[in-house]
Amino acid sequence: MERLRQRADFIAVAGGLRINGPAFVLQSLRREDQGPIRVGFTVTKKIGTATERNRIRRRLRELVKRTDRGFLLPHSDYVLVGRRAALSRDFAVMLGDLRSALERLSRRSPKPA
RNA sequence: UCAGUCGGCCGGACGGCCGCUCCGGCAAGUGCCGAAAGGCCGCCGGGGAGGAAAGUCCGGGCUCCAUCGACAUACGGUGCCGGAUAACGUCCGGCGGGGGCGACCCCAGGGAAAGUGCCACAGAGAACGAACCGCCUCGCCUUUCGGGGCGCGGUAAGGGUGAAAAGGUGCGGUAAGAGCGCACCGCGUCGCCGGCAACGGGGACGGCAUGGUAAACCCCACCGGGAGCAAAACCGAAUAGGGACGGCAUCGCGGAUAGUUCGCUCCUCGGGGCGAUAACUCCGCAGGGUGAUGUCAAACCCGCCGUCCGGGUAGGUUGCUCGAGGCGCUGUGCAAACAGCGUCCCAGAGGAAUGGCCGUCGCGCACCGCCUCCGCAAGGAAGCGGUGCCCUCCAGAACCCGGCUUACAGGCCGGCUGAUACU
Repeated sequence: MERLRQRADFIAVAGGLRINGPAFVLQSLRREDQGPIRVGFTVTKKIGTATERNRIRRRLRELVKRTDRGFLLPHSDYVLVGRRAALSRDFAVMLGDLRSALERLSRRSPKPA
């Protein structure tokens, strides 16, 4: 699993499917290549100060790390957009949020050809 | 002990599990991603946010802008004196003014007798020095003989207005008054003494002439070229712009040279010699362009269209952390600081690492119980134990230093001042 870094990739994923949650918004896009799963994080400036944005990004990163790789589709890009609730929401509850969001996403996404 | 003031420091600790990033070492396949540049993948060891990393307000280093110059103008900044410093609007030590019983704190602290402007309201009057009321002499009229009215003058003592009223206080003086005279204070001028200086002390003279405002214009002195690591250098896709070739167009003037081309000639067939030739080379002059502006100096640059090669964007790499560096000791200095010696290497990300989850402890707060003391009581204080909450403030390096400013739960240490108590 790799980290998403290029601006162009983020813009591409923003055009894909999206699931809203209380602590984050999950965006996803299936790429037409054989590359690895890539995950990116977005926390905009209006969310809070630099310290708060750092904490949100770290907690979101930890969520992805703790989630079973089987929930993620191969050759896909994911972007987690942080919300302010991610600062204080119970970690175990957020873990459940991410899992159910990924399940909903895999039901909605078209089956690979 | 309480109240205050100044300075310095800390701003959770330990452990478990799972990670991130950089450096060093070892290992590594001809592995994976990418067109390329380049990046990624294993194991071991080590490093990994702050007191403000913040605001981006000053000062530098560094980089580029034309080699960054000179003079002037404009603009901006600074503004008591001396010192520290790479530099500063910073710091230290003084001076002056103001506040506080005091320790101590505060000050945008040059020039208002160069000029211009402004000074609302109130008030007679707010500046080429002012008579509203009042006070006083004199003249005239009047009188109930106390005085009253009118007029020419004198007057800044009193009233009133104001933030501010033309030096202040006192005595003398006078018709009433007045620096009119005198004393003290203030102000000004000129010597003297102390101090590097800001300034302080004291003397003589002047008889008051100079209202305030320069965070109003302005004057004076000093300082400042601009942009910034998204600087900049290197490597490099796609699409628009430069060199070679071909064509078209134009010759600013003068000069030099001959790689090129042409002619003649020699020859060992590689080439050589002589002459000519510049719309392509070089130089000078002229023109135009290139800093905020002007002048000067110096430098650089100078048509259009088709085919082959070099620069720039996306991207990548470097810049990127050893530095006006930290700590300790010694010396100099009142101090800021400087010097010498020793010692240490201490974050380097780039959609942005330095963390996530949990436990124990600690701190703080609340409640309950026990016990001691004070109190008639309600209750209060200290200690011990338990439970719960909060499990920590402001805040996240973005090229690097020196400052300033602003934000900050809680806590520790030291100096000094005042009050109270005790010895």
